[in-house]
Amino acid sequence: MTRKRRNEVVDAAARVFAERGFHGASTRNIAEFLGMRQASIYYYFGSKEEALEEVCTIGTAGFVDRAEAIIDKDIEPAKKLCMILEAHTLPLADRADYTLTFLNERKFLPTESRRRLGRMTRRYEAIFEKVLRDGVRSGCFHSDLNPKVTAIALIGMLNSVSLWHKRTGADLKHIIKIVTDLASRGTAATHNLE
Amino acid sequence: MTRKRRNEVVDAAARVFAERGFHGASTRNIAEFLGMRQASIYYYFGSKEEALEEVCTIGTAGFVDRAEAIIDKDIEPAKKLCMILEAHTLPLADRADYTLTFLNERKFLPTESRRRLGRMTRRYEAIFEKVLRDGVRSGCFHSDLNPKVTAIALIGMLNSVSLWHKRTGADLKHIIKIVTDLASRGTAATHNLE
Amino acid sequence: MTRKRRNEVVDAAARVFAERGFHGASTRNIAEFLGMRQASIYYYFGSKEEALEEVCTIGTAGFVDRAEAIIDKDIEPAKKLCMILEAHTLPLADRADYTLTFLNERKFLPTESRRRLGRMTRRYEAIFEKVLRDGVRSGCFHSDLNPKVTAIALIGMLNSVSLWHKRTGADLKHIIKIVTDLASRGTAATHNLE
Amino acid sequence: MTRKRRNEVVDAAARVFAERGFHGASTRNIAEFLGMRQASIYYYFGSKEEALEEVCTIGTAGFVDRAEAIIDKDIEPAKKLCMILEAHTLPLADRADYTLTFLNERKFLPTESRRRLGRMTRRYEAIFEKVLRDGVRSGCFHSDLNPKVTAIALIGMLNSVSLWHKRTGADLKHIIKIVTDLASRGTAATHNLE
DNA sequence: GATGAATGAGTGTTCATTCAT
DNA sequence: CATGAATGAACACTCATTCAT
Repeated sequence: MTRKRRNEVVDAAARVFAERGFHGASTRNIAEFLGMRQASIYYYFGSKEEALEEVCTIGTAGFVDRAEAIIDKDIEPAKKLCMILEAHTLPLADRADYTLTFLNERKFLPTESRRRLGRMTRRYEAIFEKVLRDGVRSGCFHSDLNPKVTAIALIGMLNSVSLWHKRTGADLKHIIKIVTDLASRGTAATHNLE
Repeated sequence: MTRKRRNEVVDAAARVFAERGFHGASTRNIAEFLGMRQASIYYYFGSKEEALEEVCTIGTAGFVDRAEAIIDKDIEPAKKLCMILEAHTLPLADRADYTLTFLNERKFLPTESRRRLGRMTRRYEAIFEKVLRDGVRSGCFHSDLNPKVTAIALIGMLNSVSLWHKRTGADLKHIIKIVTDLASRGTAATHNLE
Repeated sequence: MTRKRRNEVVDAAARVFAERGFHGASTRNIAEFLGMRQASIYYYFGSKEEALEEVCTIGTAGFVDRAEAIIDKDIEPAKKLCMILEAHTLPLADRADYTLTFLNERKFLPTESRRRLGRMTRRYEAIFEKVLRDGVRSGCFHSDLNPKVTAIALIGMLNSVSLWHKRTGADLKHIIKIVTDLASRGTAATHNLE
Repeated sequence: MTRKRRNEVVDAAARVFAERGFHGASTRNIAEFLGMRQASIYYYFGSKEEALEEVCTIGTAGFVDRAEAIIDKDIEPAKKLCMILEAHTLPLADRADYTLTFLNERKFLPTESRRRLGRMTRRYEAIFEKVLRDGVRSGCFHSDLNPKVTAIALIGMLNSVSLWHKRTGADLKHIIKIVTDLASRGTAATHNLE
């Protein structure tokens, strides 16, 4: 089984799962998308669930690593936050089917892999929180800011505009700028803005 | 058919759709939740799809009306925005199953009602945009702010923290405050903050 | 679900399992036998395996009880043996589909019920052994006779002639007589035969 | 295709058929047993059914020939019977997978080969009957003995103890002795036992 | 000799739905 | 109001088999 063909099959699964949801998607849908017969996709996957696992895993790949690489840098928190926000939107744009599937369908994963991805999600959120906390401490973020809730709020905001971008085809660079500006001003300590 | 019993059935449908998704939920699941047999829910609904329609309709009810009532008031845009944001989170908290179903499952609605709800959604977003635009014009919002994208961003942020609140049980009032502060500072014109 | 209809379905399952084996029989075969559609038999059974369990359980019902009732009687072992042999063949004749299915397909039962029926089988064999042992001790059975192996041999012999009887339609009373005579002489102590 | 490799494949088929039944066994099971891929066994066999045919044929091989060689000898019927009984159990012990498959799965053979093996079975039973009939006529077997039914009974008894021996690992020589004694006394004319 | 890739037919099972009661 | 009984359509998945390599 060539790596290339395999990837095509995973891709098709991601696409169909993203479009119709895990339970709304049939293996037949995936096969048809590939010009195969239904039975044939079982040459590449042991089960539909296994396909979901793989799609979700790919859908989360890199997020944590890239975010960690950024917080390890020796730059000020406000700048870090912008970089992390930007880094977050990239896969949402070019691997949208994977990340969308992860976001909406992960709840249908078998217990074990759902837990694994849950832990990863929490690690990711913790990185956001850390940047925010550091910024509050160093005085460059507003002192009232709640790191936990703000992290959730920012991630949710990014996901939602990224998905909207995918639907509408708006210029990604542009909207990243808009949203990071919004976030920067929202988190900034007042006196920094003068 | 008593109104009360009927409402219980809709409630059960909302709950089960929210938890398992439209296609992951079976009429049997709904019936079991009510202590009924599968066939019995057809006394209340013509079809599963019809149930989804009703749940989604309820899930969106009031959003537009309440938002419109707020923009009609004679108060400054910054205050209006806060009120709209706050109003948005209430049904997400106490009708979570309905709004969640609307947000995630509306794509499985039959064409017509999907379009109807789509129009309503766009009207709703337009209200957000209007407040933002008014605020930019009147100088109380930052002049670079893009009303369209910002509207999407704010709504996405609110949905995501509301859902997170539902999962974690955090104090709603508190997180509304945090998020509206974030949004206020993010949208505010710099000089207003001095 | 009426008891009667349910029994008809179990009967059909027994018949089809006996004829084609568990894995050679499809739920469609069972349904067709009943003039139903395939999906309908799932109203009566949760799964094909569950049907096998029920058929096998019925297939073994009564054997142990009847054999125990006989060994508790106050009669001599040689007579007891004849009665037990006779009792053994009756269900094999009039519930042939059930006992046949038990004999040939029990290995496909889920672990737990396979174990349960295995224990029952061993209890049954133990009854045969006890009669034989008592007879050896009281002198009416040949002293060289090995109770364990003889029990297995007799049961195997009975099963095989009963099944043959089913296939050929020979007179059951007659062949029971022949086989019990064979067994009686085979087990008897020499001097009893004079 | 070397004779040796081919035999290994037949052996694997026999083993898997014996263990899981013809319909419960997949070509994949057979291949895995050999450390091959599923497609590869088609180099040795045209079809799964063909494999069953070969296994069943081997499973019956020699029975008739050996039994015929024994009845042609010039010895008394009682002795002949013992020899035939003994001869019967040997392949059941050392070719158990083949004979087991023949006994339980022959009903799934295509019509023609099923008939062929059916004829062979009947010839085999006829040999048993002949020995019994000769023994009755010559006075060394009990006059009431029914050759047909007795033949079936003895063969069934032998099969069942042989299979039991295979399961339990009991000493074969020993149980052959026990069973032939049982059969000898069971068939013997009374006065021979004095 | 053996295998990777594919497939048509079929499997057990679930599902939304119907309808007489 | 509610249900028991049934069904057609679909589902995920397995299987025996093929064939180019």
